[in-house]
Amino acid sequence: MSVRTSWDKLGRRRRVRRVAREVFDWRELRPGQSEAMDLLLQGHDVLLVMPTGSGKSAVYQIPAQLMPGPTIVVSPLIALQRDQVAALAERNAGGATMLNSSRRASDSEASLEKIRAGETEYVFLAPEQLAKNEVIEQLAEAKPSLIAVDEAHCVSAWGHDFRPDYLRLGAFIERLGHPPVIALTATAAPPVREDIVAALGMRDVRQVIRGFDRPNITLRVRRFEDEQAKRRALIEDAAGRDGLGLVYVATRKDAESYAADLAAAGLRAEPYHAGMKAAERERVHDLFATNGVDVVAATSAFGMGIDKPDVRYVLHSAPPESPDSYYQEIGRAGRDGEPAEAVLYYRSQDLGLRRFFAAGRPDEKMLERITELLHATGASVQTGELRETLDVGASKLTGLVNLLQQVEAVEVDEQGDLRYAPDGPPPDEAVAEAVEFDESRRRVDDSRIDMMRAYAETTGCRRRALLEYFGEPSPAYCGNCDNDLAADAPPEAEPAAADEGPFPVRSEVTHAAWGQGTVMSVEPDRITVLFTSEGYKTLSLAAVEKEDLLTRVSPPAPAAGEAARKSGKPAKKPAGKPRKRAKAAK
DNA sequence: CGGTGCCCGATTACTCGGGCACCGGTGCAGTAAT
Repeated sequence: MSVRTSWDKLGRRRRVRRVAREVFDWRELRPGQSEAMDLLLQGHDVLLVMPTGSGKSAVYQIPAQLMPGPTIVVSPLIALQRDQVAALAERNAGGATMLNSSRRASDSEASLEKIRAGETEYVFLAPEQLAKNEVIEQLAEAKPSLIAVDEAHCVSAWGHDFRPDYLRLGAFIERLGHPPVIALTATAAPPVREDIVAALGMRDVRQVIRGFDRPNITLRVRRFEDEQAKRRALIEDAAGRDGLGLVYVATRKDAESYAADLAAAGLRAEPYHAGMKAAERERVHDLFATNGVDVVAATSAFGMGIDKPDVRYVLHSAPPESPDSYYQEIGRAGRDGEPAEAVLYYRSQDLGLRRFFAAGRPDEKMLERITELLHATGASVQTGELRETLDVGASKLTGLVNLLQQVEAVEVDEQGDLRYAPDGPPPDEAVAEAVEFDESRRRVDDSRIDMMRAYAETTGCRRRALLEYFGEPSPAYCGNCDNDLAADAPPEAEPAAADEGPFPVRSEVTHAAWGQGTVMSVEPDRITVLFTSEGYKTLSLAAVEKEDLLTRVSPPAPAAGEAARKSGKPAKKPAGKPRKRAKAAK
C-alpha cells in the first residue's frame, strides 16, 4: 500500500467514525463494518454477509452521509421500510422516505418531488416500484450516489418465481447510472452469492463475510417415523423450556394446530402465518417483541426484520427447503450471545412438501406466445401492452420474460420496453433453452433439499455440515451439537485433512455428465461438489477414484471470511445457464 | 411428494381398506367494493 492510499484510507476512516458518532451516536464500529464502508467509499460494489443484529444497516447509512446524492434502499417488506424510515427520522440524517403501495399516489408524488430536489437522503422501496418507468426516471434525475439491496438473499430465493422483479434489479441499477451498490444479507451459500452478484449486475465486487458461525447455538436433530410422535415430542420439549421460543412449521394449518397444542401444554402460544389478518399478525409481533408470549408457532412468514436478542430456542417441526433458510431461521436464536438451542424435528417424508414447492414449472404455452409475439413484432413493446394482449398477470409475465432474457432471446431497451434480441436464437430454440434453464435451476433447488437431508442425517458435526455448505472454514468438531456431544470428545486423529488429497476443498473439478463444479467438503469416505447447473452432489470417494469421475481443473480458491475477496469474473448470468446451442450428448 | 378426507364396498362391521381428489409458503401492487 502506498503512503498516499494509506493516507486516504485514514481520512476515510476518520470521516466514517465522525458520522457514526455525530449522526448516529455509534461509538464503535465492528471490523466487518468499517471494512465494507471503506470499500464502498472507494467505489467498489460490495456483498456483505453478516448476522442480523450486527449493524448491517450502518454500512450503507454512514457512507450515504458522505456521498453526494440520495441513497436508494431496496427492501423486501413494507413493514421493514416503515421501521427503517422511522428510525432514521429520529436522527439528523437528511430525511428518509419510502415509495410503496401503502401510500397515497399524491404522497408518493410529493416524495418523488422532494427526492428530485435533493431534499431526501434515503429512499426505501420494494423492487416492484422500480418496474415503473416514471419512478425510475425521477430517481435517475436525482442522481443517486449509492444503492443498497437489503435482505439480498431474496434475489435468489424469491426472484425466480415468487417476486420476479428481484431479478431485474441489475437493469434498474444500470438505468440509475450504476453508482456503488451494496448487497446485504445474513446468510448466503456460494450459489446464492453468485445469484446476487449476477442479478444485480455488480461490478468490481468485494465480498465481506463476517461472524458467520453462531457458536452459542446448540444444534440438534431428533428423528422420527411417526408424525404424531414427532408432534408430541416437540410440544413436550417446548413445554419444558424457559424463555422465549419459536416453532417453525410447514403449513398454515400446522401453525394453528401447534399453537393450540403448545397452549394446551401450558405455554402462552400464538400462531403466525401470512393467512392471518394484518392486525392479528401485528398483535403477535408485538407480543413477541415484549415477551408477552412464550412461543410463536409460525410459517416462514415470521422472521424478517425480527431482531429480538433473547430468543432461547428455535424448534422446527419440519425441515425448510434449504440450509440457507434453516440457518436464517435458527439464526434468530441467541443473538445476545447467551446459550440457545436449535432443534430440528425430522422425518424424511417431510421433505416431500419441499420437493412439491420446488417443482412448479413455467407455463410453456405462454412462453411460446410471448416469444413468438416479440419475434414477429420486431420492435420494442411495452410490458403493459404485452400483458393486455396476452391476458397474463404482471408477475407471471415478468418471470417468463426473465427466463427469455437469461437465454439472451429477449432484451430490455433504455425505456424499459421489451424487444426480441437482434442476434437472439430462433423462437422455438429460445423457448427450449428457457425451459432447460428453468429445469437446471430446479435441479439446483432440489439439490439444496438434498443438502437439508444431509444435514439432518449426518453422523458428523452438524456445525461443520452447515459451515461447509456455506463455504466457510470450520473445525471438524464444534463440541456444541448433538453428534459431537454424544461423541463426548474430539476425534483423536484429524480425519483426512480437507486441504490435501486429490480434490481439496474449494478446488474446481469437472465431471463427465455434470460439468464444472466446486468441491465443498471432503470427508473420509465421500466428497460433496457444487455443480454449476446441477447443484450439490455427494459422491463416494471410492467410486470417484475407481471410475475416475472427477478431473481437477484448478487449485483451491482462498477461503471465504479470511479477507475481503474479489469475486471471480463478474458472473453475467446466474449459475446454471445452459451453454448456448451446445447441448450435452445424452 | 405425502397427508388427509371422502366415498364406496365389504358376507352379517357402528369399522376398515382401497382408491381418488385435493391440498400445501413467502409479498408486492393495483383494483373493486364499502
